[in-house]
Amino acid sequence: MTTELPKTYEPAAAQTRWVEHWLSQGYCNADPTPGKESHTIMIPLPNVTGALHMGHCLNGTIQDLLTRWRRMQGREALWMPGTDHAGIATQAVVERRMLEEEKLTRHDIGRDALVARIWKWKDEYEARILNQLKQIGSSCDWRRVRFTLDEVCSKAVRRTFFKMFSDGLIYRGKRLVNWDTYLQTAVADDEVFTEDINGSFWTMNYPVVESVGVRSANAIPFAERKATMDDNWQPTGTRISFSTTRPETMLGDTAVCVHPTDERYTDLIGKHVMIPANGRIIPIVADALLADKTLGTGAVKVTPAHDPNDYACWGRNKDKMGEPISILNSDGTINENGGEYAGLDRFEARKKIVAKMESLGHLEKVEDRIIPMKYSDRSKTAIEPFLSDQWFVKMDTLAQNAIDAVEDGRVRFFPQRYAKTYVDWLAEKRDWCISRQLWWGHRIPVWTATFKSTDEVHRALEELRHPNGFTFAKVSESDPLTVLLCLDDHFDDSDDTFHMRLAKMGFIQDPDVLDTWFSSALWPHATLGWPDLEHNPPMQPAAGAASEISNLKSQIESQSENLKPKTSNEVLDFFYPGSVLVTSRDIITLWVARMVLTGLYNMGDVPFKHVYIHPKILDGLGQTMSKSKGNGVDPLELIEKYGTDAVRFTISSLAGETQDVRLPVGYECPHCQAITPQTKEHQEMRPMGGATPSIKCAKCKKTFQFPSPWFTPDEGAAVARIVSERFEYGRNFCNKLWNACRFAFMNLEGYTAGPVLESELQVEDRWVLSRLATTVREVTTMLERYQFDQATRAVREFTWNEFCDWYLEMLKPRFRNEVARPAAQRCLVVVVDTLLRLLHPFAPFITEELWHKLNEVAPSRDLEAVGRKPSGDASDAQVTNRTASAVPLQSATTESVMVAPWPEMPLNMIDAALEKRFERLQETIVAVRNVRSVYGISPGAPLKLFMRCAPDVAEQLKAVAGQFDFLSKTMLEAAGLDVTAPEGSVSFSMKDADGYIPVGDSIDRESVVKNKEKEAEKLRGFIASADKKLQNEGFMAKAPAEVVDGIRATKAEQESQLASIERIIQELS
RNA sequence: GGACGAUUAGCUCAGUUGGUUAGAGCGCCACGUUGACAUCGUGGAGGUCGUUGGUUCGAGUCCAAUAUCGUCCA
Repeated sequence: MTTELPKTYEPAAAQTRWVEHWLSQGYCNADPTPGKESHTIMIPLPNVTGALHMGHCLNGTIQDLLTRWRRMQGREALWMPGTDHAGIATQAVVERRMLEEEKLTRHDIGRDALVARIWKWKDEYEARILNQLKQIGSSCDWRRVRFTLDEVCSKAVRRTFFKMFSDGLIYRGKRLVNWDTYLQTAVADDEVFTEDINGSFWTMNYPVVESVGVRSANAIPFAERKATMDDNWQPTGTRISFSTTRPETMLGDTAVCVHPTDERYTDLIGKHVMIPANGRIIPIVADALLADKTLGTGAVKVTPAHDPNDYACWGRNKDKMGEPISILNSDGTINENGGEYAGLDRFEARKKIVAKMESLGHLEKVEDRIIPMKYSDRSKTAIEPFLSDQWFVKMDTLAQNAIDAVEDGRVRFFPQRYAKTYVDWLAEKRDWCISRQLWWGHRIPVWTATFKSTDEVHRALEELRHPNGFTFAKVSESDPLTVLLCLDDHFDDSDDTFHMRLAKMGFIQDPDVLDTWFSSALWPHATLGWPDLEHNPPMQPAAGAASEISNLKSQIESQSENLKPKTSNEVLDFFYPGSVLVTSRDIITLWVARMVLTGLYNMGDVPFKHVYIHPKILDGLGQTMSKSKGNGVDPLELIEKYGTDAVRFTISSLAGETQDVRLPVGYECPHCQAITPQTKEHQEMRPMGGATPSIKCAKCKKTFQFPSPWFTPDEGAAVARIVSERFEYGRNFCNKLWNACRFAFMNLEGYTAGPVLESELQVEDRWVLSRLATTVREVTTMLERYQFDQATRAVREFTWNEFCDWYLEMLKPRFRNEVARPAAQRCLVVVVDTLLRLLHPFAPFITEELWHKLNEVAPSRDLEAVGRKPSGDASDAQVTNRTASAVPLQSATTESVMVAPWPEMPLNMIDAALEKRFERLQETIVAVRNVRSVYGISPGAPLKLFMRCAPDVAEQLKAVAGQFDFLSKTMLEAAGLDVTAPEGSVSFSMKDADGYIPVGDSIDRESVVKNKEKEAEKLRGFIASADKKLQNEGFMAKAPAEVVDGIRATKAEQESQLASIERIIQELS
């Protein structure tokens, strides 16, 4: 039977075919299986905000590689898919779009309507993301898809909050946050970017005042001061100057601060000034951290409610200045603390205050200045530092437990150095601010009511004592009349009766939602159904199934699964804790640390044993790829261009221990597909009021436009896509593999399974099996160490440089020989079988395609009598029949390579001595080819080869004489000690042999001598350096014997090689 | 400011505990399409391993300083 493959591999068709096939066969599914070892990977949940990018592609490729590999090793391998609701990011995107398209804000449509819109967005993007994951070949268990806001995850969030609240780990407090006045929410530090703007720098002064009353100011508590002493403060005539970029904040000043050793002000410390804009009296304090003598006037105003540094200063000097004064409403207008400025926008207020200060004579000067201004990444509006009520988790014990887990090795980082990032961050034990002023997310399950008396509080607490203990109520620490009530996940939020009762008692639910990281911190156990310890988590009946039939099938399966009476959550028991988390280093603190912390808190065990931190993909200039830089490469476009396997193979070849990987990108000409490398200039090109920038293709001379953050290409214009030529690495490899298998299949006509006799086993068969066994071991070891680059390199080198370049070449003559063919076919089949299995996790589609062809051509392929030839001196000609040492070679004929066993080869198949002999053969052939190339002898011209060497070497060379003829069109005429250079021959020398090739008079003697001289010079250099070492007393005394011996041996080889070269030179000249 | 990392061929990167002549892919040069593959084959050129000092018999590898770049944290 012959199955001729097409000349090139067509990725697109194979990809569609096999994705559907795998899904319909349920190969990606994982279920609790007693007696089997589990392997669990939880996907780092992508945001539903947008499509997947290169980072996701890298991340997913590695997880799939690991999952497929472990599955083949016989583990019950679960790769849990899912997505993250990504609070602010998603809400902001939806809000922005709504504003652009309909001119509506969230306040126009209300909370429920906004949330409904975001759900719609989520549905769309979740489907898109999951589809993209499937496109890269991800073998996730699609029945188990989770979403952080779905019912299962919500219960986990609710229970965790409740537990922490009851345990006193959650509290409410004030915090200075980055406030987005447009979205009206706090945004995290990493959601803020800084840009330099042209601003003003005002220098103003406050008059120093003193009390003319009997009592001294310091003796009076601050709270009373303003009320009782206003009229008694009189200016002393001294003024204290300071500079500011935000004059309006003076409405909230609580002090003026100077350096304690600043001689200009030492006598003023402890005195007071008046804020002329509102007449308030504030103290002058000393603080070495805030004030800098060398900057400006040396004095600064302190506005703790609106500046992080000032807030820190307030923290150090609380006793001297009283509470921070917030002057802003959440929308950025001035609040009632601003007095006459209340209601004005902060920028409007700024103008008025500057004007007032000027009119009162307190404005000294205004300068233009570049000011670093913070903007919200979400709304692109200016950030205001803002003091607000937030919920916090106490990190003390939780963080310590998470540190311990890494320090005692329950969680291990790969590469190990990242453990430091994790431990250092947790060691700060800064409390975790978990509230966000958003509408999209898990609503904080706390209801608050304030009562008139402590009696009422007690009555309320009594009434709230729920029979089932699903609530926890406590009196607020800061206010004895306020009751905080937390409801856990047993509560049905749609239970109106209870909610009405709460409302009647005056309870109002906190409007905020939880930080997204709060729910993603629970991901490893929430997705497995925690806190339900009695039932397996529900599955998505239809998700991921490709056809209607399989839809139905999995629907029935999952229903019956769910209906089975359960007393325990087997899924959680079996798959927790996970095996490895694969992620990037920038979320070690945000996510990894928090997963460990909550895993320990809820489950009493770590969420995963290993954390593999993979590199980050940068562009050719070393910048992170992003849409906003215009240097992003779209994984789906790459897949379209190069094929999924090519992309995966290239990516895994990049994933090692280093931090980053550069991927130079270029614009693909839409006319001729030539690629123009992207430069900094391209990235920065802007229309500047003129035509849309374009690039002229160097090849076809036509121009094209390109994607850029600065402009949109013209309607209908030819637009280049951004690609990276690096992926040709993977594409070329796939092509090579494809054609090697194509060749193999073409030559398997008439193949029958059966034993191979020792005598039929050729040196190249033993060699390739030995090399394959070595490669299998190496790849397995490298995967265990998460060194994907090395694993990829090993498998590529074997495939290309050994299997294709040598083994397949050497099989060619045997295929033409009726007698030799069957054994050659059987050996080849075993190698291809093993190789496809070895490559499957790296390149799932092409290997599956080839596997099915192999199943057609060679449905049965066990190789039973392959014996390892005893290593040692026996020459290849004297093959002893040693059936006792025969080793059966496991091969596999499973329906899909995905479920075939991971290759394992007997250790004694590795034969170092044989490999060494084979290397000599390779060297000889390379040397002959070199002679051909250097002397300009055409590849087809037959040559004669004479080898001068020791008798054993001669025997070995004679045994493979046929290969000289075949691989280098050369007849081995003679080999042995008595061989001399024939008339008119060129020669080469190897470590233990010299070769002569008669070429007549056609050679250019002069250039040959020149060439040989160069070789000799190099050898002399090596010998000299060896001599230097051997004459060095220190070296001889201290270096280990084997190193010294090694140098001696090499030197001897080099000397003999040099001698023969010198002889050759002499003969020629 | 602190932590971590990078600096090796024109480009992108390997280089295991220090030890014989520092490697690969792409690109470059020359030659080559007789049935696996031009997304290919054969051969070749190309590197004072960022700089300076130190430890050592011996340093791309260890230590210190320095320069440049990157990431994270404050």
